[in-house]
Amino acid sequence: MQQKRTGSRTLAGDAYEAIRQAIGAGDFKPGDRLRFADLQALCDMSVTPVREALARLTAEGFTVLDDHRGYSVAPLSLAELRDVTATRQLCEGEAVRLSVLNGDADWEARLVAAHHLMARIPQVRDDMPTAMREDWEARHATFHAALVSACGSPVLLEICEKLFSRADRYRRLSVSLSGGARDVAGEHRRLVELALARDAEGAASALREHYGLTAAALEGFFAV
Amino acid sequence: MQQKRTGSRTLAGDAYEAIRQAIGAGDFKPGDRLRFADLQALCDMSVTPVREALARLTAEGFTVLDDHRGYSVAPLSLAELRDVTATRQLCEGEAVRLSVLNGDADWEARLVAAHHLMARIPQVRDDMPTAMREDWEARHATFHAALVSACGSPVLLEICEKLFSRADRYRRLSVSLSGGARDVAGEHRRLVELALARDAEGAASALREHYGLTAAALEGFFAV
DNA sequence: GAGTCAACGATTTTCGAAAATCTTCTCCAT
DNA sequence: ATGGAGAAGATTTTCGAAAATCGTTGACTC
Repeated sequence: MQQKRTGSRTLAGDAYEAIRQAIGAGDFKPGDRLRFADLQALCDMSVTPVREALARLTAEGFTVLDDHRGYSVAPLSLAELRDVTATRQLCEGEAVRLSVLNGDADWEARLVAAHHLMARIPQVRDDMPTAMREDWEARHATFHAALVSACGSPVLLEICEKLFSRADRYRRLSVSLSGGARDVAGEHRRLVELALARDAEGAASALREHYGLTAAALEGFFAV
Repeated sequence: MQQKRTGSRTLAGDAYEAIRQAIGAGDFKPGDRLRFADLQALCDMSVTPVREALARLTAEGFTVLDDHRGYSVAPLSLAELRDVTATRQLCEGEAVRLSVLNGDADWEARLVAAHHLMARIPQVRDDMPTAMREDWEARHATFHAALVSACGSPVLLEICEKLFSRADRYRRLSVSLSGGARDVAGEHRRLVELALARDAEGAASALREHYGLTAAALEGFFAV
């Protein structure tokens, strides 16, 4: 076996990326068991790096471990969506507040740049090519990361990152329905305005509301 | 090789416990490299479970991974102490607030019981036998866990747990100096009083102050 | 018919060694 | 002296198979 590295410096890193992407793409559904045999076939490597990748994914909440019964994709639920949203409102709200208070001109530049890149892709829609949608997701993540990047607290930042990717799973579940009554681009624009105007409380409120609206839009999926 | 399990259901779990304890006990100092050979000797097992244990410890911030250069004990610093403290004040403050708002009689009972167990051990002092100090640490952790346990947000709770053990490393660094001017037991008692009186904001403030004082007492260690 | 238990198959978990990578030291040219 | 190439040693990372464990099936008893 033994094939070349794609991006990271270890096979375990590659496995992490591959499995995470496969989960994001829906190849494995929430609750599905993740058998080592399948994952080894997917990643084309031995069990050891796969195991390490799953350990990392479990730490971030993507997968869960049941002793001697292996790993499975973490289930999605309305309760967790609400929980993650509330915790995000707390942590990222504070992080953006601190960012606005502490951020310098470099931070402003990063924020404006990230926003511009995201805004260039018109609107997330179902009929978009997958590649463009993936591209938007990446820029969206970069934008939100930029927003909080000047908070000055690495610990808080790490928490925000993890919460973001955890919420991301819910967002990807529903590319379709957000199209309607909501002005996501406007919300993002307003966040930038408030940040540049150095309105810390306002930006924090706007971000909390932004997440609240996103969660509300997703709740429909669990009305089954 | 292949020895019996101590508590968990897998060797990896045992390794996790053993290494975590060894770090807590100071057998490995912050910044020390953790060589697999040493850890295998310590745990008396092969490399695979040790590797999994380190992956988990890294996820919780006890250790850090440098690709192809292995793991080492996460360094301690004044900056991180302050960062962790501030983040704890944010997250645990909110968690205790929610706990007071949502907690039922069972929660009150858990809290009172945990406090009682902790209060029975008089005071943490240098001349205490190690076993008793370890015992107090465990009860202290249980007490703080009980305090936030009714917040209703598993995600927030998990964050609090991780932050607690991360801060724990700093506390264990200094069993000695807290003895002086501070009334830790009184602070704990006051927390229980406020919680039982259903003063959510008061309890949150008291907890934030409690952590602030703890951090302040520890800052001396980094004045080197 | 319901319940217990042993054996089987599927899967995870662990092992011990091989391969890959980094670090250090030596030696040589500048 | 200084700096760099290259070999040797130490350590991590990965492999492929063996061992341990779990869930299930099916025979056997009450």
